[in-house]
Amino acid sequence: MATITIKDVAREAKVSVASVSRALNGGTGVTEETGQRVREAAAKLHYIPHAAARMLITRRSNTIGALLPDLYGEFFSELIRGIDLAARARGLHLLISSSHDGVAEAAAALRAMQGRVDGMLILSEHVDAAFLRSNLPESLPAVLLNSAVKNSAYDVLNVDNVAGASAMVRHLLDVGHQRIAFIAGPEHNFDARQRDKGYRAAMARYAPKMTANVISGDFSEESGYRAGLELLRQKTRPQAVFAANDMMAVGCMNAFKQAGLSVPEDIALAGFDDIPIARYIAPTLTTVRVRIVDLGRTALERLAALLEAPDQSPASAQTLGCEIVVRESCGANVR
Amino acid sequence: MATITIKDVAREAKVSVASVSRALNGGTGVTEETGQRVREAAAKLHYIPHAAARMLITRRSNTIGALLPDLYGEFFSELIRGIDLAARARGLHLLISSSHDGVAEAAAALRAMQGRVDGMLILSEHVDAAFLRSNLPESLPAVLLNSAVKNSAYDVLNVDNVAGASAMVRHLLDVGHQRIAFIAGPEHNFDARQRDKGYRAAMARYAPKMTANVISGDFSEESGYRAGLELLRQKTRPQAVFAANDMMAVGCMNAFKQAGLSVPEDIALAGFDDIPIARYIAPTLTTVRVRIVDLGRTALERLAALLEAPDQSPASAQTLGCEIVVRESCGANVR
DNA sequence: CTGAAAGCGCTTACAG
DNA sequence: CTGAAAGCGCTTACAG
Repeated sequence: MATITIKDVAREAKVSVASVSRALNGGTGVTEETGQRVREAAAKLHYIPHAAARMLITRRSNTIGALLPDLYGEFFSELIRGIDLAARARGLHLLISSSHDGVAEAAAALRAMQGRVDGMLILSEHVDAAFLRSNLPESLPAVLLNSAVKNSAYDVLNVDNVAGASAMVRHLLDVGHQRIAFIAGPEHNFDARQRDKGYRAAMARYAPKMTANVISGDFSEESGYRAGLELLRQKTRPQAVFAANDMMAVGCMNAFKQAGLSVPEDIALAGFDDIPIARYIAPTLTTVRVRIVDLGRTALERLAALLEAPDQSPASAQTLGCEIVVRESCGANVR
Repeated sequence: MATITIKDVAREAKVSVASVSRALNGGTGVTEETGQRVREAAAKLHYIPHAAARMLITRRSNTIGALLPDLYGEFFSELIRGIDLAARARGLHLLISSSHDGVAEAAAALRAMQGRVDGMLILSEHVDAAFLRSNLPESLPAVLLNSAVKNSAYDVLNVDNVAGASAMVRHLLDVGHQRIAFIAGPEHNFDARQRDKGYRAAMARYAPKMTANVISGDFSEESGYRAGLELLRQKTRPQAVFAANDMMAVGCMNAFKQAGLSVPEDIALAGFDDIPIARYIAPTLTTVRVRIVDLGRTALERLAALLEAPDQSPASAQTLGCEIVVRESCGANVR
């Protein structure tokens, strides 16, 4: 069967294509009877408007693009789910590009989306102000996620890593641990830096007599393991270890177990992210949870607002809270 | 700045729009010198062809749509990654719609994509032959993933759940377990049914004296826990339990532990999927791994082939193997 | 309310 | 090789 166009519907309903268009888009400007006839004809012919033609004339694709890095499972799927749910609720389509591992690839992906989307959601460590200036036309609304870019023309939506890390430090102090060490994430990673900052700030404020004790890591389980061994070699062993993400906490836990230490009896341990594994390792891991679905949803809604009223509000920076999840690894329950 | 169109480039390069089009699309049909001038003009103006206009005239969107259900984290992200990697390699865009929890929603999502995509990748339990007939035009190439639909006009790509389950049964028998129970998944789930089938077939073939021992579950951890309790109440306790997915195996393991049993010393346990948790629970879980990235990649490549040569080959059904991952929970290493 | 017509930006026979 | 022109399917002022 050949494609059904608006002309076919017009012929079937015995009206002009203009009336078909009006009847099908909101139904205003046509009599009830005409609208009825058009809708029947369209249904009968299984008419589906050609998206490209409409896009060409309206300059609207009703599609938003999401530029995502190569993310680990849980975060990735939750984020997409949040974005997708909100997009569907608004009748927006979702064009996705993920898994680039270089600035060049990210740039290519971003450019390839131009002209196909009404706005962009961008989460990528390769993205900075300069990158955006040369790869994103000013006319294209965009919301940056977990981005260090600030004071820019773009809206930014970040997770409150500082507050989350700070809250965890306070919790560890509350439980009675004073010497709290921190296993940091990759230096170039924005989340990692913020968590580091939160740890240091909280220590300075709530445990002023203690000095910060930071071991470097790279978010991998392996680096957590190594950090664990390093911590055990320190003259004065810390009472608690706070890892900048859960995977490092898992690695660190293995190092402690191998050394014959019990968690949390001999040493407490906490992570960040609340990945599923956190609930299943023994002991279960106390950590900081990020509401990822909300992150995606909020980002899309912010972008949708931008699409509705392009220049209404100046670029804003929004921050999403996170919450502490208390489990067994910190000893909060055993005292 | 107003949008740059092909006219602007033509003016800048002092040629006709036809020549610009030819120069930019493959460069054939123009002299080297003209091509050069056009490319320079396009670069200077930062010209990006309007996707919709091109789509309208070429009838090609270079976009493929993926209809996905609400999938759990790891599977979802791996699948998208596989699809995305293969799509990018071919210059195809990816339009995604996920998280529908009803036939109506899935149908709406499928229809909404029409006219925006050149082909569809479909993974959804709501999809059967009738659904496709009424929601997918025959002219739109599609590849079905993990689908029970057969003998249809559509290409199907399935995971070899039967072989995977069968291989696991053989492994359990090899290790020395004879009385092997099976915790089944949801009845309406295709994967679940295939795994059940594989278990029964392997038992009949390799342990003909044993009778199949199937407890129902629904893929949730909770149902695995309940199944575990039920198994412990049987007069003759099984020597090994094979759960149709890892989450149920985890739940079952908890039931055994609470009952004071040791895995694998008192009873062996195996799962299916190889989710990350399988590596981190204690004891680590023996399971069947599905190469999900390959599933996504293969599906996209099959679809891409369909796009290249629409009616070359008749609809095919392809099956992707899976592999056994031996860990601690089955006692294979302790003997 | 209704229809004829212009035009969105591009590609592709068709002449030259 | 090059350009003028038609046309993809739709929406939207503009008349009536």
